Amino acid sequence: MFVPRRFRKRQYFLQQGEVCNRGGFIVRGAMRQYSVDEKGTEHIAELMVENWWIGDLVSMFTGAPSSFYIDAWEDTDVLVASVEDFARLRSIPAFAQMAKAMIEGHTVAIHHRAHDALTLSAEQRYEKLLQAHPEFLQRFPQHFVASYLGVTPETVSRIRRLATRR
Amino acid sequence: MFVPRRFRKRQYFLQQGEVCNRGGFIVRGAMRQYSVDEKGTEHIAELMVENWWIGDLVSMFTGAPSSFYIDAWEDTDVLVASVEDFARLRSIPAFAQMAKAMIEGHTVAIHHRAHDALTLSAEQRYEKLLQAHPEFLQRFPQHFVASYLGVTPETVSRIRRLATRR
DNA sequence: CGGTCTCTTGACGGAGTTCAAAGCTAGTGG
DNA sequence: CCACTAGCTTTGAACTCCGTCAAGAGACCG
Repeated sequence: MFVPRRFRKRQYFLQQGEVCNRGGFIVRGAMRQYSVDEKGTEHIAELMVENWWIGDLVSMFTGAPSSFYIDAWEDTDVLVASVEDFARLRSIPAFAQMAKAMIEGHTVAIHHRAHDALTLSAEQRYEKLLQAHPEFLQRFPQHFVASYLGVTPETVSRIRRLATRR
Repeated sequence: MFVPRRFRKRQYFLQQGEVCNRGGFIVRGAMRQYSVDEKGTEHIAELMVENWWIGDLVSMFTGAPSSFYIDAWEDTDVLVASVEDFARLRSIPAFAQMAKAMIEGHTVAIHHRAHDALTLSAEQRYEKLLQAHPEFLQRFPQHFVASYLGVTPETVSRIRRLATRR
């Protein structure tokens, strides 16, 4: 039920306004999930690499059009399945268990993201990301990371300058 | 399996460091969920009133000690059940369906909370809260709302001054 | 009454943004 | 193979938003 698909750099997996009716698993590559506000500014919600699940859970759960784009930053191999097939596969206990773990892990992660955004400084968030996902800074341009942290590229540049001189 | 319990003002439903092994449904009253950082500052993660589910999903999912307190702000009536009983009740299809809707609704809400925290100004977050939950400002002190929004009480006071004079 | 809690207001400071300019790097086409 | 361009990063200066600190005014309650 999972179909291998290749997404070339900048190719969309999902576009804002579409209902997200499929999910995927990244085998190789790197992607990003982002929204665009009324001023045209991109806000990166998630950066994703190998072994990550992709898709907009909010759109899947509510059935509402997604407010996000998901596209490839590197050429990326993804295993894709429809939400209907996901539902069918849940009759397999091992798959149901894995799906449960995936959703729960996602929920835990987003809780931390919300809490960190509300309580930590830009520098603290940067340091935490450096601990958790140092590879992001190699694979994505710095202004993606800045947007992911909710700050400007200039701010990340200045944080790095201070951090390396210590 | 749900046991009615009365929580008096300031009484704890959950304390930081405990594993959260039960959930509850607020029948009447108002509660808050918050963490305390190393400096002793409280950070309110959630404000909850009638018809809200309470509990720390992160601790339930991971089995790790909770980083939150949950206590009553008003005298509150809660229907309480253990996580084991929740699991048993899921054999009832209608209950399983409701539980699923509850978790999904929670996931959607926390996504919006994270996105708003990273992309909106203090004033925009305040206005959004005013739209979504105007009753919070009646039932909770203003500095609770401030902490929930991730700002200081002084900032909420100034936002209100500007907003009312328009 | 006299505490304690809450909200407001002002002055000041700091973290982060905005705007502009310049340097750097990698991909692309002639 | 080189030159050129486009995207990325850095840096500086001015500015804005919000936090901190301090003081005072109400409101509530024993």
